Amino acid sequence: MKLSQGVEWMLHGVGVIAHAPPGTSVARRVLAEQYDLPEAYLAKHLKALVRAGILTATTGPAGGFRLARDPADITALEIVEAIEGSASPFVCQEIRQRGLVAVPPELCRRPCGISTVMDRAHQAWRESLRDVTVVDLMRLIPKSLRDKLVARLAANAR
Amino acid sequence: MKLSQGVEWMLHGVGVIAHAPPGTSVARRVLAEQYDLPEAYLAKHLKALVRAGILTATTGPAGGFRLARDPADITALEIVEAIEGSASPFVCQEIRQRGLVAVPPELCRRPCGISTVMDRAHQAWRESLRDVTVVDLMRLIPKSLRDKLVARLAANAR
DNA sequence: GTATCCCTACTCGGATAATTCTTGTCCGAGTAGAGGAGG
DNA sequence: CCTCCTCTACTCGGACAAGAATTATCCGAGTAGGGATAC
Repeated sequence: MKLSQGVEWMLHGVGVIAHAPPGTSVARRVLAEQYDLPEAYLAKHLKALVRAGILTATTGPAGGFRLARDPADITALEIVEAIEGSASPFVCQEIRQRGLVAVPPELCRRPCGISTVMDRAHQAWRESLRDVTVVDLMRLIPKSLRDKLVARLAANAR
Repeated sequence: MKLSQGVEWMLHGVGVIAHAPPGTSVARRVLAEQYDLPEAYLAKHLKALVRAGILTATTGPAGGFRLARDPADITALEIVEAIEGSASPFVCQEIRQRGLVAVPPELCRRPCGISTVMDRAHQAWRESLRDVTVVDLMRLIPKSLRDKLVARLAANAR
């Protein structure tokens, strides 16, 4: 089980985008330089956040990405699932219905017990991430660097 | 993020092995037939459980696998981590220390805030799985099939 | 009848390919702003 | 001096390869029980 590194990039990245002065956007180039990330690949993940309705994209000069909603209304869970998909990492193959001592279909109306166990764990994971908002992510940037960051974003927005 | 299907196989499989009559082992061939799984690949996961100290293996005729400990002392978490590894699915690359507005090392004594958020979610996931024991897994097999299963295991143990 | 020895058949374990998913990259479509020309 | 038009440069978006992890497989090493043999 491995989480795409795009998750880390975007959790940091959204925290940066959220610091953009009102009315301005953050170009993916600026964001890539911020953390020294491959810009082309970063684009792939940014696109996913746009599709998920977390960011909005603007083209042309002074274009870029900005938050689509209030920072307090965007959770870390949304960001993670925008990249990784919202499906459970555990996919029940219903192996109980196969083999020599197969469970007859009439006993399989309810989901497999093991699937239930794994899903419960997955929900616990989701709940934990749902409690974190973009506002919290913004606070994770050290106070001493915040001004420097905002100045940089303002400069690149023209 | 995708979980190896070996997790499903082994959660079911350990539940079956736990039903073996005392003093007997379950050969991997029997287990493979139980759910119609590729025997050779199944071996790989079984081996992992042996390394983790969850199962013990016996070679030769009437050999096979059995629980290394009391069913109540083995958790689903152990089984999952024996296969997937105990590392967190989120690996912090410390991108905060790279790029143009890099966080100076003296501010990085404590782990990255985003890493903390992800780890907290991972711990919630682990706690949920830690609450499930092999005894619980055994109960997931429908009562009406349990006798059939035990009879089959006894027959194959010679 | 009993004990011993050998032998066969069955078991697991590690080393080895095929496939799928993640990662990484490129170039094209579209747009908004800047600059110049005309009124 | 103001307005309009054109043009350029910058933006994102989707299609296209490389690498890594998972999936799948084979064959060899070792062992324990069973059978035959000798006593």
